Amino acid sequence: MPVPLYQAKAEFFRTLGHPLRIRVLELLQDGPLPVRDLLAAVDAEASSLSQQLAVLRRAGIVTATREGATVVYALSTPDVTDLLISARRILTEVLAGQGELLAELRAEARG
Amino acid sequence: MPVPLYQAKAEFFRTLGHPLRIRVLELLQDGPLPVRDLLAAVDAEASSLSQQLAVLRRAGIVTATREGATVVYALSTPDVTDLLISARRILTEVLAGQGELLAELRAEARG
DNA sequence: CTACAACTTGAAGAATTACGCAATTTGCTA
DNA sequence: TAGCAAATTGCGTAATTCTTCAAGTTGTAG
Repeated sequence: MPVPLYQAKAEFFRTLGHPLRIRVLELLQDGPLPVRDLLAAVDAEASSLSQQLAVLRRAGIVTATREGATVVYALSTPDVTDLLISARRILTEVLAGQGELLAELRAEARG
Repeated sequence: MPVPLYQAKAEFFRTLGHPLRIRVLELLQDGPLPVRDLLAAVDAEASSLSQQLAVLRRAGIVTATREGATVVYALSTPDVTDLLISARRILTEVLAGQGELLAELRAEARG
């Protein structure tokens, strides 16, 4: 596999690697939303949100369309949902594994 | 949804956001491998690989077990494969979309 | 117990990325 | 056309992350 492809994949994942960006993608799973609604949902400054939206836009993960004074964002593909589901599954297992470890450590301390 | 959960999700994705780490995960999809084999496959210094392996280990995405003088790495869950497949699908669509855009730009230039 | 191989860890400088504030752009409306 | 609302952009500073090289473990073989 050509090296630049790893680069592209890595950049793609980095693009998702921000709490606000994740939050936005989750909100957009249920359909397009204007920035105004996103802003109301995310507890962040308008400029911060706008910057993170720009990151997602440049990566091609979301699209922005102007409708009068407002800008509406949407997922550029519904496949994002599958990705987030996979991620949640892995995270669940990993955290469960750490929970087990924690339990073991506690047992050890009592032993 | 609690804020720290977004944090956890974002960190998870950031963990994947490195070419070498992606490469390693792809290699491990076919089964556990000793560092030696990973090193032979990835074109990087031993210390670089080791550092990136440590990142994956700390995140709980891979496990390391010592077998004599060698250390064998494995995916901590096979679900990683699903995630990589989802990612590839999205990346394909996004790049195809950009390809279309590129085609349009070219057509425009000729128009 | 010396020496070598397989890995890992530490640390410093370079490069990226994030955050908050101010300044702009764009569209609508009085 | 003045003014306001909705978004975006620019920029300086702080925080992370990367990269490379040197040093340190751990295991095994002579």
